[in-house]
Amino acid sequence: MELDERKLKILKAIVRNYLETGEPVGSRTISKYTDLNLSSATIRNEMSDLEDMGYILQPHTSAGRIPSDKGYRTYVDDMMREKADEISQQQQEISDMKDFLTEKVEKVEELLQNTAKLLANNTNYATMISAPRFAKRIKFLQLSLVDDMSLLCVVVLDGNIIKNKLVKLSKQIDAETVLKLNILFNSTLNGLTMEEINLGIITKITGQAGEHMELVKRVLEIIAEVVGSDEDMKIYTSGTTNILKYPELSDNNRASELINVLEEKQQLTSLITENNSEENTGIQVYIGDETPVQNMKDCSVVTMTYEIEDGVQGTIGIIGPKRMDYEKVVESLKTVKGQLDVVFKNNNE
Amino acid sequence: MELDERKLKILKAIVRNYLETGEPVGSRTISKYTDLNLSSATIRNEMSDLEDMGYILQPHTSAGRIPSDKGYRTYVDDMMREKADEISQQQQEISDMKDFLTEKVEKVEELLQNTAKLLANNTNYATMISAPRFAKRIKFLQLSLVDDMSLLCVVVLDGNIIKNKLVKLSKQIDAETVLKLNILFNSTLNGLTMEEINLGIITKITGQAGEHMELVKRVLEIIAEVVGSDEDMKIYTSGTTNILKYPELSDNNRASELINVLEEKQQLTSLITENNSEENTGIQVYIGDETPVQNMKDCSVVTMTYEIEDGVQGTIGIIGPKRMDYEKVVESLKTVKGQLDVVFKNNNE
DNA sequence: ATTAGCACTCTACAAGAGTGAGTGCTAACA
DNA sequence: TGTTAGCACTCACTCTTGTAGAGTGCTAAT
Repeated sequence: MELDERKLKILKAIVRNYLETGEPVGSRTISKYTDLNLSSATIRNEMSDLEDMGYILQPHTSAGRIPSDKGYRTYVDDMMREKADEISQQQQEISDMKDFLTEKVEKVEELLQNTAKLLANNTNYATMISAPRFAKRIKFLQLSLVDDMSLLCVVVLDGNIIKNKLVKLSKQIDAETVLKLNILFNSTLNGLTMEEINLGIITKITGQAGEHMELVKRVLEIIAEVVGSDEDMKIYTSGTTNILKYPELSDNNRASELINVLEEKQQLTSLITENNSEENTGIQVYIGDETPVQNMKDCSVVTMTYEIEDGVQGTIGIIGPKRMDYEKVVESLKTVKGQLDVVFKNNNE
Repeated sequence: MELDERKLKILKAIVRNYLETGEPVGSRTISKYTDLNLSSATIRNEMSDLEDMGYILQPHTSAGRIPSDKGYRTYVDDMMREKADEISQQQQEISDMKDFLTEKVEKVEELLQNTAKLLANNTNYATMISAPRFAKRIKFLQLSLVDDMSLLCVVVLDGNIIKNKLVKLSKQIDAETVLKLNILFNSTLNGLTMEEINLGIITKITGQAGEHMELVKRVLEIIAEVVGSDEDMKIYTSGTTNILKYPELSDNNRASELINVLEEKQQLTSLITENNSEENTGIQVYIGDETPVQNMKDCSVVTMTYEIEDGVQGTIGIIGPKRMDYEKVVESLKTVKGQLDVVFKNNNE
């Protein structure tokens, strides 16, 4: 059996109706709803076929049909193909996002948090956004003496990410030494990524350190620690309680598990790292079992990567019920992506 | 009518029983439960009195009684008085907290987050913890040239809180100027709090700035912004989904509102700032309507301030149903407070 | 002052009946 | 051969009814 034109139309009608109502949809509904003039009986036959083919399923005998994961998938794929480069009218609906986003962007963190919140309010789903992952190339390094026994170590990375740490000294050093160390570090390390700091460079530095070898080693450790820390792998979530708005998710204690996942943020990293969408849009839709996160088997997740410069990218994700409004979600994500690009590029100019 | 010994005993029995079961408690239960040997009929009479006096109430006719806010209040006050300085056996139950907390404390943020998580797991309530509010005295200040057109401004505050911001320059300056500015700023500003930087000091600095007055003004603004930002008013929450474990809170959509409040963290500040417990313990119990947060009228909140040095303090809070296990919560808070003190003092030594 | 007994109230739970939405099948139809 | 109308059947949902149980308030006896 094959998924011909008419079957596809019926399937789409079923999915669309179910997205709206959340109720199983029956043959009579479709018979009236669609433009193809067919009686409910004919629809019933087709639906029976669609069920055999695995696109829809019945919660119980004598109930309407709901889309299966496979059904959602074909719907989404089809929808994505159609809308590929079309500029939606919904763009306008969320274009006020622009004003909101571009206004006083001082802290990236704040911006991301606001974005997550805005998206959540706009879509009524839970949202997450990961801070951009920078290449971690050292741009500048500064050691300074805060008081007799503490050395402040500040590292500026590409993308103007600033990290710092205070080091307690075991023995006193003077200002002149600090100056020399600053020159030493900057002349050898600037422009390098963490991976490029190999044994050769390390021995070169420690060789020139003279009596302060211990301290130099210590500072190198600090740099590694500070730069390597996954603090910038930070994830912001918002609208987690939107989950509770959808009965099929708020049941039992699955809802609490879901919210927990969003709160812990730990498992969400898999959504970021696993983004292997080949398409140019950077959008990926996970439906039900497709999601890499365990407790989201009853959800759909739409992720999109935004990119600031080459290699500097982050991920936005929307988590909702399987019957989420895919079209709106995708449009919203695209708009936000555009705005983020604008903001960040202005900021980096 | 007066709350005599016997009435108090009965009230306590009612509260205690209700804390355990969450069900309205009837006269017969009390008659068997307590040591005072009274028939259920007598208890009924007393309960009727207690209801008139406003300590307990009936959800509906022919149901048992549940404590009113006033009833909880007397119970808590009484309990607090008794347990004032007693070392509880529960101390031991959560003493493993110590190992957990003291182990690798590199980031204060992480420590606080872990503490919140630990407390939430331990008590099965939602928890919040605010980062300590430091005095904001400037300890050290460092300007450095990252590249031709960007100046890095790092401020170290008392308590070794480090803030930074990158400034885009409008015109190029040389290394020597930066050095001079560093000396200027450090010699005038170090040791001052934000409040102490008055007009006199500002004019003094700008006067000495010469041709770089614009830049100096800019840096002063940055300092004010960076130091004044309430980023350190950060609040960490955990176990918000524990709310859903208590039917009286997970009803309707109040639960979602509650979780929202905890997620937004905005309104929680009132719990921190309003802490005016006169007692030495620093513990404050808000029952129902007493809480300053709107959406927590159906909850009880227990807060405690921890202090690291003079004036450097933060707040821990536990949010649960009115029928929370007050004794356990108070004990847990005390233990955590102790541990935090130990950790922070070791860290600051 | 305390208690035993009784009538009354209200909730929670279960069983049963009715309703409606929806299906599957069969036979008629173009 | 594809489409449609009609009919019997299924199942969830809702409303009603009955019942058991817990608890109270009141009264009379101790």
